[in-house]
Amino acid sequence: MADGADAPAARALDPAGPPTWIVLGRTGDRVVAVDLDAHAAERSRTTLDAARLAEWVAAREKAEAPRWVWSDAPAWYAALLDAGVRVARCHDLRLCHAILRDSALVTDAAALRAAREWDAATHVEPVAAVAPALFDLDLDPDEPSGPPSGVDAALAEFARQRDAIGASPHAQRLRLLTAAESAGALIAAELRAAGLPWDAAAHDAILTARLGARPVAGRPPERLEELARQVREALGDPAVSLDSQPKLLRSLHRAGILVESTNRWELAEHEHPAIPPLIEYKRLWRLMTANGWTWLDEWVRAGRFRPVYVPGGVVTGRWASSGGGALQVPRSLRAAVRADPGWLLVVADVAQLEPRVLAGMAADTALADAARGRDLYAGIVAGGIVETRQEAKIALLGAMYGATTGDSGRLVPRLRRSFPRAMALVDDAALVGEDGGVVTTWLGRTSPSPSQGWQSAQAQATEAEASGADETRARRWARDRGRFTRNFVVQGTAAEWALAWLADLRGRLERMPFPGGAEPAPRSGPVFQRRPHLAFFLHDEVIVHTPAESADEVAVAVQEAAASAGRLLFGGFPIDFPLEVRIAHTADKT
DNA sequence: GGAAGGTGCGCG
DNA sequence: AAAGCGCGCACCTTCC
Repeated sequence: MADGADAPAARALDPAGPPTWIVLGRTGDRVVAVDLDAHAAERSRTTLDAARLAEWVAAREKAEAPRWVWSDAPAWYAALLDAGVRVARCHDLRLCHAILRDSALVTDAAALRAAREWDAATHVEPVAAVAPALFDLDLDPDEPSGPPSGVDAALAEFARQRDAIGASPHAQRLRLLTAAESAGALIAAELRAAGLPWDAAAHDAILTARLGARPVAGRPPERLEELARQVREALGDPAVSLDSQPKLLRSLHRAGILVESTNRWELAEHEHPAIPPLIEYKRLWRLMTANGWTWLDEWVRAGRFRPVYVPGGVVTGRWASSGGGALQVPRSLRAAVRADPGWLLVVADVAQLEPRVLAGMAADTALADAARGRDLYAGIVAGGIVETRQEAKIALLGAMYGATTGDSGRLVPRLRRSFPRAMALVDDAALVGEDGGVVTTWLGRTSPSPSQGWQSAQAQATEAEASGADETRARRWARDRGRFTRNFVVQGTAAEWALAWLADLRGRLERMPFPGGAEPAPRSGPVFQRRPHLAFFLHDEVIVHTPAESADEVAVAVQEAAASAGRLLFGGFPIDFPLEVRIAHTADKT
């Protein structure tokens, strides 16, 4: 990890922290704010009406940009954004608790583990305006969700976390990780508030072109009906349901198509007149059920798709999403992502993030050399390690996922000769996992311990009376877990890089001028929507929605943020993070 | 009639 | 062309 990282990143993630921390807590309709100095000593306490919180936060933010310490970003920040108030930094106690409780870099996590109330799921936001269907959730309004909301609980947990970090020999990494995770919590709330510009008419046009006109409720669209007819005719089975896997499978067998499943790849291996229309049927059925007119009605309001992002929702630290399938928007619908009039989208994705991160972690200069420039896979071909770009890609993915058979498994050994350090890192992670141990990302997120079931299966297999089946199962589970831990270190560190990238970019966008120069007067609603702002994030890709006049400047900022994230994690180690950046009206890949 | 599990497929 | 990580979601079937 780098020390003395460059200024913008340092501002965004600022491991040392600002001079003031303000811990917020709630009691009924009163909010208590406790000012702490840089040594966490209490300086003052303020009690105010919850209704006045946004105004008060705005004033403190403007005066000194403190780090706000709160239980759970969605429980605090959504309302601030609604009131037009944005903050630069926070410390999200719930998310940081989850990291520190399990981190192998924390020497003594007993106090954190004992504070079970902080293991709570996130506060559930009321989302009626966005997605009425979610309102069906069986929520008891008297049963508050989320972690403790009182100020004393927050102060106690904050003290536990500061102690845990301070006592760690890797305190700087943990400070960076908790700051990055907390920045992600802010960004997720802002992404939801801003929304992704979505052109419902363009979406409808795509659906109509592929499926036929929107049918009346309950009927399949024209094109789907026609394909189903063709499949049934070719199978000689006029009544078969194509949506029931067991029934379809039996019908395929009766027609002499001896597949074991109905998945597309297996079907494609067979020649039969029923196959092409069936594959097309499944493709369109998927489009309609996952992102059809129902989805459009439910999730797109006033030209914005507002997904619910879940920072830290994946064990590796990646974000998950809940509702709307935000992270699975099919490429075929990207043409519906469309900037507002006079605005543009800056769409940026990192080329081969995970192998680059691996090179950085392992300090593998040979892999870093191959990665120099735009295309890491081409670099591997140029090094004479494999013949084609496709082989390079399969081999590298196989190395990070733990492939043992097929083309991928065959090619992996070549990488082992050429990139011994990188391969040793993932191979070691796999061995630790097979053995029941835990592994840790670059900044300190640690994989979960194996389950009780896993441990007892391993123990049982070593006993004298263990059956062959016991041993086979134990071996299989051990290898499964090895592949998980092998991938964990890479996927998790890539997620950390992406958080650093996002946080840094957010800071750069915030410092850009409003169109026309003067900052608009405060008004209701998120004011940041009136200057360049993040609109979408997907593991290694961001979309910024920007006034057209700022698009070039944004494109530069996105690049600089990537370089800055690389330095923040890997210091002077020479690993590039090149981006593919497009400036366009739509997010469509052209 | 709802929960749980299986299947398949969209994304990285 | 296809076996190797992480997800969420829709639908169907099975079981209580």
